[in-house]
Amino acid sequence: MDVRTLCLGILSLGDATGYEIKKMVAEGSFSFFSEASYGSIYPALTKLTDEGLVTCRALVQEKRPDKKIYSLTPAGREELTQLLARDPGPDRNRSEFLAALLFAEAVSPQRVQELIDDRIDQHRGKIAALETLLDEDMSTASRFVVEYGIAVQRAALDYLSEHRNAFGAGNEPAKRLETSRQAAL
Amino acid sequence: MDVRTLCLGILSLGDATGYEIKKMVAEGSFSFFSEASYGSIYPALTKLTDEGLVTCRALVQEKRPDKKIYSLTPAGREELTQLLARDPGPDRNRSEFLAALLFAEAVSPQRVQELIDDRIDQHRGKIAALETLLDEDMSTASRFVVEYGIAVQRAALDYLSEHRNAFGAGNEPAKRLETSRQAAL
DNA sequence: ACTTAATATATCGGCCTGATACTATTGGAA
DNA sequence: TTCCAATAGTATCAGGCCGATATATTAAGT
Repeated sequence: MDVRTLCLGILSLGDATGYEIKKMVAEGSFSFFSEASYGSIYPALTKLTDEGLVTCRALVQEKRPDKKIYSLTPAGREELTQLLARDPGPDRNRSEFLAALLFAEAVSPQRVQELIDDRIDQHRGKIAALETLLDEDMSTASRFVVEYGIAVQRAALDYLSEHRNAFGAGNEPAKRLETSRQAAL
Repeated sequence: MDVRTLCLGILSLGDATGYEIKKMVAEGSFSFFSEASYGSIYPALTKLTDEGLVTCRALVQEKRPDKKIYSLTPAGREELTQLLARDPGPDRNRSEFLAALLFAEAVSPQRVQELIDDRIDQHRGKIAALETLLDEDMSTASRFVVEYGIAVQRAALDYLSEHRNAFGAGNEPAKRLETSRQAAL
């Protein structure tokens, strides 16, 4: 999902500033499945305004920098509906951690163990954060998404906990892989 | 993980062509946690060759386009070790599906139901594909990663199966969200 | 006969990340 | 009390990467 659509979607839930949108994708329930940087959010908001899909009203603040509060227009809501009518693309998971394990033939078992234990802690932290979100009163959809996130994080945590000793023995090197074998890697 | 490091890592497991690397990230056990397009793989391989981290030998084929088989050099292996010594960044999950659910206030419950059921089928397919990989003889690390992937996919599948009726009733709209409430979304 | 899939390399527009810049306030540690 | 880190805000830019596209041949399915 591109940032343009993401902004449209977030604004469909209520008015917000660029800064608030960034916070929501970084810490809110969006954080589990989405990301966006200022470098994409601000230009997207500007473009959306030019297209008439959102409106912007400036709010002058005395003790803080001025805010630009964006609101979805009817045309914007219509555009979002069109966008959401398409089938969503597949989920994408990226993990430097798993990659490091796969390429870790040269890495010591101690280091691998350490990596896994760190990751276990991170999953515990992430689950705790998601459960905190759950305490608050939220919509059906938000609850669904956060619980989904918790379920997935917990599965990863459990797998890691149960297999943290899997890298005890030595690993096998390889020289030139057969193509038929490569698919299995 | 950038494509440069990914190529270095894959080549550490055995020689390969750009086309084979693409297949591995698209269909192999890499597919669960990584992606890369030709538009990044080929330039990365060229740059890596210029840097002396990989070597390239051309293989003339009669019935097929010529292959360029890349091999890791000792310098490349050293570089990979350096790269892998850093702490891996956090996992990143992106899901247009979950985003669509969150923004789905305007979408009919029937459509939501359909979306969830489609997703359930996709997870079943993905799990089946990963289990097929598991049949083959593979390294400790590969097995670990694929089993990890299966565990996570299964958790998502189970959650979806158990909550596919969660979107029965109506959803609540919102107009202007308090900042304190936005974090909960 | 025709079309789709597979084998193989390569480029390019445009989107996106991560870093950086700028300014001002609040809260906690030293 | 003084100073630093975090918070609140908007904004730009280099460079990385995706998705589409081009090119060319062969195998297999309809």
